[in-house]
Amino acid sequence: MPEPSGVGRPRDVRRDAAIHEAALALLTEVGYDQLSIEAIAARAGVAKTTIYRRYRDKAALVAAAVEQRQGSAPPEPVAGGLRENLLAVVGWLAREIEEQEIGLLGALFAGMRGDARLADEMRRILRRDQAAMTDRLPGEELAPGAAELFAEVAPAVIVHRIVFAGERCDERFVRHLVDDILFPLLRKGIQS
Amino acid sequence: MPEPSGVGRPRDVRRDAAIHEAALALLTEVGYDQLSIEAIAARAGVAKTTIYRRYRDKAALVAAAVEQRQGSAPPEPVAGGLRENLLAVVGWLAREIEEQEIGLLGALFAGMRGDARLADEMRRILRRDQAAMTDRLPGEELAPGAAELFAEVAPAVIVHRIVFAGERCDERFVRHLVDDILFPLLRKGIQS
DNA sequence: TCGATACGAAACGGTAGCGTATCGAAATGG
DNA sequence: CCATTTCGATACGCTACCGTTTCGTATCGA
Repeated sequence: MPEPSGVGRPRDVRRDAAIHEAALALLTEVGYDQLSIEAIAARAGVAKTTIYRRYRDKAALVAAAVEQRQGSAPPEPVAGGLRENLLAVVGWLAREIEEQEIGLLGALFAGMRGDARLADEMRRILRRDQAAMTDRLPGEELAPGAAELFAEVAPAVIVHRIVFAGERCDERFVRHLVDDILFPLLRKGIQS
Repeated sequence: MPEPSGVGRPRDVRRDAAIHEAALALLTEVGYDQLSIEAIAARAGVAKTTIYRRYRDKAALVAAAVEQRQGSAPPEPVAGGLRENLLAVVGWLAREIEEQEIGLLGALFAGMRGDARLADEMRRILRRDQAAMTDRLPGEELAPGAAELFAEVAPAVIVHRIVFAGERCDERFVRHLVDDILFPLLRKGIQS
């Protein structure tokens, strides 16, 4: 892929944005396999050549699009104890996964199977997002290793519910996840 | 669609089996989207006509194949306490998911997106398998509602690890899942 | 002004799978 | 024997998308 050399007409950054946006939108709609370069070009209002000038193939395009994208930031620590912060973070996480990432993750989940590069890229990004998340938990009331435990359990249960159970993550579920699972698990002073 | 009427040459059940087998094998190998009727026919050593006579389309075929298939049975309750039984069941579950179902689930996870019928069918089957699992836990040492909690947490964490973390479920992980998560969560006498 | 590059539009040949149709042979039950 | 159905083999037209090429225009730096 020839990088832009600086000489000649420069690339239009708005087209980069349009391509990324279209790619992510279609990715969540139809999935990775059904995703076609032609559809992305059409949705972005861009010629196919403009895409092939930037990316070698679909995997490279998707990786770049997901790379660039940023979700909303996790909530700041609130006043109150561990439970209140857990409710805030889990609520945010559930909403985040449900609204945006689930189609994305589902699509990538499938797409990863055939493309090891894409798989590694996705896992790198997921880890990055998780790291930003576990910072939001107050350390005082936490059992040792609780942050890792949270990152291991909370997304898992949320994703599992949405995908395999096919149910939504309403307020009731968030409270259930916090009160029945996370809080007793992460609270300091729990003896094995 | 036309059911065999009884008159004329009967259908060969070995071909049904061959079709199911080929479908499941290819499903785990290439995924739902990449799965093609032609490839299934080739792998099964069967003409396309033979498949289209039985199933209207890909979704119907896959649903039937997954329906028929049975994994190994969960282990019988062993002597010893809750922890030993948890180790046995979780070890079996991890192996089951890792060996067979992960490719299957991944493929279906993606395929479900486009086909609501298939999605419902899959969830029905998953629930059936989970029900057979939670029977294997001894009721005496369990907190109330622990069986549902187990079904909610254990598969979620296992799947999440395999898919999103990209790591295997070795003996060490099974112990971690039981000792650090499930056992403290399910044990009777845990006070919120 | 000029060279180089980016862009849109369109066309291209190629691949892959779809679902259907046709044909002859084989297997049933009446 | 015979109607009926299954099965393999093969061909068919169709659609979608691939990745590339061409051409005319637009937009930059020098």
